[in-house]
Amino acid sequence: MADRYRYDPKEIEPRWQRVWADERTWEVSNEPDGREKAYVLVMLPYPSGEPHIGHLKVYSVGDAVAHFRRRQGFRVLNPMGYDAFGLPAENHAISTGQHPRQSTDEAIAAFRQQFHEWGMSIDWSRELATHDPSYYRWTQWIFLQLFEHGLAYRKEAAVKWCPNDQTVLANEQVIDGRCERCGHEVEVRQLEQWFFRITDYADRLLDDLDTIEWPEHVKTMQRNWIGRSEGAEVVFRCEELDIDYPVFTTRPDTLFGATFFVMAPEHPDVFRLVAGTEYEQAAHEYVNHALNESNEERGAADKEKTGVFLGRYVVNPVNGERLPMYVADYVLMEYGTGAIMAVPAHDERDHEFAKRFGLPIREVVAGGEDVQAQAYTGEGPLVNSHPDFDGLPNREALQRIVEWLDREGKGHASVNYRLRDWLLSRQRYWGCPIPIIHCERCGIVPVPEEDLPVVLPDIADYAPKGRSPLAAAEDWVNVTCPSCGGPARRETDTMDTFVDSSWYFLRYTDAHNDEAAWDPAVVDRWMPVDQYIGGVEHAILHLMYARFFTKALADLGHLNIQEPFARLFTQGMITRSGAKMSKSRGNVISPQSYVERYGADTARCYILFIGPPDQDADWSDTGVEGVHRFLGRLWRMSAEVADTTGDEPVPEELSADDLELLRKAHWAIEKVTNDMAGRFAFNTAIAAIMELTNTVSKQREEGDPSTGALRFALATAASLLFPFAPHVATDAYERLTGRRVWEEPWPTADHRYLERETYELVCQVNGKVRDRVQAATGASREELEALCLSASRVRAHVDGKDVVKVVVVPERLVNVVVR
RNA sequence: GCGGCUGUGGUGGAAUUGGUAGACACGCAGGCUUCAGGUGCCUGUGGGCUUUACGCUCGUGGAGGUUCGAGUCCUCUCAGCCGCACCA
Repeated sequence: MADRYRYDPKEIEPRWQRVWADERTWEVSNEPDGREKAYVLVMLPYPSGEPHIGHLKVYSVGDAVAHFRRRQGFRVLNPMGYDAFGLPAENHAISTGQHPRQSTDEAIAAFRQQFHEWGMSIDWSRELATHDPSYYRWTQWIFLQLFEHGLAYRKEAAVKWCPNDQTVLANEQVIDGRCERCGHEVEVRQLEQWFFRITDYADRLLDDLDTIEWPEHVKTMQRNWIGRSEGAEVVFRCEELDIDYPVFTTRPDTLFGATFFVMAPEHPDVFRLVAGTEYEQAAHEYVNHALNESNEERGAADKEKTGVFLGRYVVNPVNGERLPMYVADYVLMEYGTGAIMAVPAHDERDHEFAKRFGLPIREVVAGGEDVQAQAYTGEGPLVNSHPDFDGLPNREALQRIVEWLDREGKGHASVNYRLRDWLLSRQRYWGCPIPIIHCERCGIVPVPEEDLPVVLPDIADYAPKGRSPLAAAEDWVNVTCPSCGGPARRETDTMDTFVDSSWYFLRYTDAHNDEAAWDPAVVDRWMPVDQYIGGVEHAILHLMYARFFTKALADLGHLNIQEPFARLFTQGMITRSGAKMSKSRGNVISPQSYVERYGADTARCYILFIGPPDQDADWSDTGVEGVHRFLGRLWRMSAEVADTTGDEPVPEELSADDLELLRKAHWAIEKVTNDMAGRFAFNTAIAAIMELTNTVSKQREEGDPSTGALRFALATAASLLFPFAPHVATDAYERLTGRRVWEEPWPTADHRYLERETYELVCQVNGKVRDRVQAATGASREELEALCLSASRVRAHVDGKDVVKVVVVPERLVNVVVR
C-alpha cells in the first residue's frame, strides 16, 4: 500500500504541537466567561537531569483529565512550574563548580522541551520556577506574614542534623534515623533554628481531612503523622526536691496501677535529681551512653529495656504512694513531657521494664489473664483502685478520675500530638533566603516588605561548613538595621524547599502579579484546586505543609479557603521487571527513547493503558508495540476512509451493519465518559476505544456499512481517544470531519442506540449457566421464566426433577432451582 | 505491634450496585501476504475429562460461612507491598 497511509507520528506530532503553540490554544484567561472553572494540577517537578518515566505517567494522567474537562465545557487551568531550589543542584555545584542556577536552568529547559514534545496541554503563560526572584520574593513575603503573626519563630532546640549534608532536617525528612536525601545517619544537635508553628493547626489539619476527597490511605498517613492522643496530664510531685513533674497519659484510668516513674535520658532534671548522691555516677554513665546511641539502635523495638534508678521518689497524686524514679531510654523527650508514670500491669513496655528490674505489677483493670506474666491492655472494670472507682468500666472510670484530678488541681484532661513544629531553616546555599536581619541592638528584625526580594547572592564556594555558605558573602551579610540604622547581619540560613512548594498553586492563578503574591479576587476564582495529581511520596510532607500554609494564609485574611486540594489522586509507580527503576539496578528506561521511537501518543497511551493509574505497573516493551499498532490502525483507517469517501452523513435508513457501528460507537461514548468521570479508569476507557476500532475494522472487511456510519464511528473513536493521544486523534478527526477535535464538545451517548429490542437472557439451573436465549426487552417475569424453562439445554437439566424455585432478574438472567 | 493496600490465565489486567469470570492487550500456536526477514491481516488460546458435544467438570492465594447465585458480602488464615512504630 502507498506510503501515504503509513502512520507517521514524527510528522503528525510536531505539526499539531506547532498549531497549539502558535495559537496558544491552552492558555486560559482569569476573566470569567460563563464557564465553570476546573483547576487541574499536577505536582510540579523537581528539575534535575531529564524527565523520567514517572513524569510521563503523572503528566499523562493530568493532561487526560484537563482535556476531558475542557471538552465537557469547563474553563480549565492546567499550569506548569519547577521546584527549582534544593540539595541535588547544590551538591552538583559542589562537585563540578557549576553554579546551581546554571544546572537547574538547563534541567528546566530539558523538562520544558519534553513537555512540549509530549504534547501536554499546558498554559505556558503561567510558567514559574521557585528559584526565580520574582517568585521567591513572595515566598519571603509569606514568611514575613507568618513571622509577624507569631507563626514563624526562632528557638534553640535539639534538632536532627545530617553530618554529610551539613544541615538540619525536618522531622519529616528523617527516615529510620537517616537523612532522607543522602541516607547518612542523623545526629542530634542543640541549635538555634527557624520553625513554623504548624502544631497550632494540628486539630484543624486533622478535622478538615473529613472535608476533602482524598484517598483513604493518604488521609490515614496524615492522621497517623499528626498522631492526636487524648488523655490527661497528671502531676507527680518529688517532695525531696519540691518539684512537680507533669506526665501525659492516655490511660488515667490506670493511675492506681502506677508502680514506678520514668524520665527520658534527655530530661533536663535527671542530673539535678542525682546531684551529689550515690546514684550520680551511674545515672551519668547511663545518660551518656543513651545519648551516644544512634536513633536506630535506641529505637529498635525488640531491644531489651534498660535504665537506672535515680534514688528519688515521686508521689502518686491519686493515692499518695511513693514511686521510685528511673531514667530509661524507652521514654522519649520529644513526646509528652519527657516523663511517664509506669503502669506495668497495663502497658507492655512498662511491664517489660518492671520484670527486668523486679518492680511490682498491680492489676487495676480486670479482664486479663495474669498480669504478672503479661500486660493487659484491654477494657474491663476497675479493681484495686479506690472504693469510688472500683467496679466501674474503665472507660467511665477514666472520665471520673480526670474530673477528680481537675477538682483537686492535680491534673486535667489533655491532648497530645506526635506532630512537631516545622523546622524550616537550612544551612545551605541553594534555597530561598530567609528575609531576616539580626541587629545587636534590636534583635531579630524582619526585612521591610519594600526591600523584598532578598536576592540570593552569588558565591564562590558552595561546600557546607556547618554554617550556611552564604555567611561567606560578607558584602551581602553586612547591612544596616532597618529599624535602628546600626550595623547588622543578614540571616544566612535558607528555607527548606518545601516552603517554596507550599504555595505555588496559588501563584499560578496570578503568576505575573508584581504588586502582590496574588490578587485575592483572582485566587478566589480558581481555588481550590479541583483535581490534584501526584505521587504518594508526598502524602505527608508536601501535602501537610501546603494545607498548613493555606489555613494560616486564610487566617491572615489572604485566602478564602481552608483546604487547597479538593480532590487528590495519587498515581502508582512504573516498575521495570517488577523492581523500582534506579540507576544502580540499571533498569531505568527513558521516556524520550520511546517518544522518539513510537511517538508521544503511543508512550502516553500505553502508560495509561497498562493498568489502573493509581497502582504500580510494570513497563513492557511488547505492550508498547501493541498500543502503537492500535493507534496506527485507527489513523490508517481514518485516513483511508477520509480519502476514499465523500462527506456523506449517517443515513436515515440504517442497515444492520450501520446499526452495529452506531451502537458500538454510542456504547464506547458511554463507557469512556463513565470511566473518566467516575474514576480514573483510563485503561478500560482505552480498551473500549480499541473495541470500537475493532468493530469498524471488522465491518470494513466483512460488512457493508454506509460511509456515513463508518465516518461517524471512526470520528467518535478519534474524539474519545483525544485526551490520551491528542496528536493522532486530532489528525484523524480533522481528516474525517474537517474540524478540530479540541473545539468539539465531549460527545454524549444517544441512549436510543444503547437500548436494544432483544437481549441475551442467561438461563441458569442451580446457579450454573446452561443456555442463553434471546428475550424481548421489557418482557414480564412470567414470560422470561417460560422462555428459560422452554430452552432445550435447560430442560435437559430440569426434566425429571422438582422445580423448587425460579429466580428472575429482568434484563439479565433466570435461575431455576431444582432438586 | 498498629494502620492501609494487593492477591484473578503463560503476562499486564477486565468484571461500577452480589447475577454469563477472564473484556482489552501482550505472549504463544497455526494460516494468508512476502524471495526472505520484518510489517500488515485472519484464526485459535484458563485447567481437566470424555461419548469432540460448543458437552461435562474444576477454576479468582487457602479454609469455612451467608445466598437461588460470591472474584464481589462475613469469619478465620496465608503471602507480598506501603506507611507509622519504645508516642506513654
